[in-house]
Amino acid sequence: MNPPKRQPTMADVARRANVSPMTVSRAFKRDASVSDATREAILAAADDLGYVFDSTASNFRSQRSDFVAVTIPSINNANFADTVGGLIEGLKESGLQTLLGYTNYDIQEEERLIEQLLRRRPCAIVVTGGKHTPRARRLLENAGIPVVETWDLPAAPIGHVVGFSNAAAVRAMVDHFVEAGRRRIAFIGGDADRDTRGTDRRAGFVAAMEAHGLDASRLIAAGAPPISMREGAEAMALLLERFPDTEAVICVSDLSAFGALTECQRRGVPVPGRIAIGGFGNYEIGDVCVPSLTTIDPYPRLIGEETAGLIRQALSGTLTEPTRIGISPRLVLRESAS
Amino acid sequence: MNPPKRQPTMADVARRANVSPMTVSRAFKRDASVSDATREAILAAADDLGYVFDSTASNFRSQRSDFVAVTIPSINNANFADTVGGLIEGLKESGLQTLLGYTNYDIQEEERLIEQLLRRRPCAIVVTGGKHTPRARRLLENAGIPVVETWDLPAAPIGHVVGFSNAAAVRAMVDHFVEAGRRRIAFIGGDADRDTRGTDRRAGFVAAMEAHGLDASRLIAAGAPPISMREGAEAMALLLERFPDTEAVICVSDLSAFGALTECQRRGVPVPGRIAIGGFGNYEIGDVCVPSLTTIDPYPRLIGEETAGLIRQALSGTLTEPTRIGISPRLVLRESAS
DNA sequence: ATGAAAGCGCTAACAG
DNA sequence: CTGTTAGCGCTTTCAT
Repeated sequence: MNPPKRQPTMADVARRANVSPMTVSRAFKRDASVSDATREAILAAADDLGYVFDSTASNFRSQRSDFVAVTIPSINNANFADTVGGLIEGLKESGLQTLLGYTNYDIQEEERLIEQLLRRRPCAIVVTGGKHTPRARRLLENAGIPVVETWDLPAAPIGHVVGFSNAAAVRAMVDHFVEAGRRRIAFIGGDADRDTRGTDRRAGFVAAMEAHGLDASRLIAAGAPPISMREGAEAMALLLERFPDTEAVICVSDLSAFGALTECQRRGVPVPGRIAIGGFGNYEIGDVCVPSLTTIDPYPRLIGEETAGLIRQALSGTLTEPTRIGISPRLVLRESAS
Repeated sequence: MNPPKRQPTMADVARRANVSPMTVSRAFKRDASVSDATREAILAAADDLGYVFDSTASNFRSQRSDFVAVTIPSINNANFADTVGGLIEGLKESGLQTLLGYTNYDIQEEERLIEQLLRRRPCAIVVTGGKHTPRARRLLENAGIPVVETWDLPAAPIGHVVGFSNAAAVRAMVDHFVEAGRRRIAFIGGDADRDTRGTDRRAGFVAAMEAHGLDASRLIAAGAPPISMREGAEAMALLLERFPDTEAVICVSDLSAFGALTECQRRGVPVPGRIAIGGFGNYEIGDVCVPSLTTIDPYPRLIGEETAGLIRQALSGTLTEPTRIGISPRLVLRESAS
């Protein structure tokens, strides 16, 4: 079969089943009015021919699609993966698929990606974060479809929002350390422009420290996201040299926190005896490692589930006003900062 | 603007720029013959109107698409993420986008996903693994597009293959342990039907042990994938109770290996002093944790890059025969099994 | 419960 | 370099 044989169409199926293409179309829908006998004959004919429904043509003609576009910073991050998981599950019930794209933590790349995704005419779009290029913002505003920003609480949202305050979450951890009697507290990460959620967390750290009248200058750079465990370890090495009397450190994520912990282990620095460590994200590693990591759980899966709910409502017309759903992160106390 | 205003089309742009729609179409292509002045005027007009190119209509009319469909077991796995990263980068050069779907390690789910993806008429499809349902196989065979199976070396490939032998990779680690004088060796994981790569690894373990004339019955279940660190820890607890004299253990992945390591730490079992631990995947955690983990690097990013190369060749017509690219995993020796 | 005709927005093919 | 015509495979709309 050297000539790459044309894929069968509905017309082919219709001929084989002795019905009109329109009946085939109806047979492939859920609640269309086709007799059971006819439907079965049609599906059998389709199977014989190896027919595969053409969503491209369907979406094109009906001028509406059956998938939601999603941008996430990275495909290799348990937190975002949980959000996407909740989103996929929540949309599946409504027969909606999810089309993923990743921005590599770069809003320029995000702009390109958003345009690429909108070209495919999704029925809704979900973006991670509330900071975008002006053009990306314009594209989203004019897309004529529901838009949801997640993992943040932007001051001027484009459409709907499902997120939390990164700064407030970190403040809760600072408060905890201070109540536990620790005063010389440092922060690792949040130094890169690209890391919008990281910079928010660091800003929250600085504000909380100043509210307590404490020195907020123990800031250690960890580089651009995704911040690796290795970078967390390097940052901890730097911290121990620059500020050896530090009593506690908050890391921008559990991954860097784990790296920092391993550096203490290599140097024989007791955790939490001499220094307490806090992370962010409630990744599995923080629960399993020895000592386990105090962290903040932002309920990433819930973000995805709430987003799915918002989209279902928006598409069904139930939701008319832009809606903002705030998630309350939870402080998870474990051995590294007991 | 209560009436959800229709998105502008090429015709609108054409009117505004005083050209024909065809010229607008050409202006949006790369190397089409349009004078620079005309092109600029058209792009300006498009920008004014907030026009976004409609890929659906374009793909539909030209009967060819500009995206590659990819199925991976999980979106939260550094190994598959690396493969996808290499693939995306490699395809971007050719102007191809990547459409991801995830199977949750389930070939039934994979079948559904493959059909959904093929409905969108991708120009090529990449699947993870070489084991599929009969219907999924048929769908792929009849899709009329390049198919690449990855992360495995199936005996009867559907099309192209980029992968490695999971069994052979584990054999290398068994050989290493035996040469180092360890004989009572156990394996954690690979017990779930769904875990095709895991069962291959366990089969490789059993075969290698028997080739050395050693007892291959120290097999500990770790559950269905994705196997968590926690499950690795639980499996290690079980192993230490059932076979307390075990000298070495190979885990189905670095994540379970890390979990196993933490269980030893909690129990005060010296690693590698009393028991050596080996993992699989060369995840970052194995390099950072204390002690660091001996593992196998299957070069996941390379798998993605080679796959992208194969697809580019196949689409350009350079590649006519089904091709098989074998990757050679590397044994990475570290502290946990020195 | 089923069918006939029209057309979604773009581009192939051909013309100039 | 630019324009004209036709049609991709499906679903909307109207009819029976």
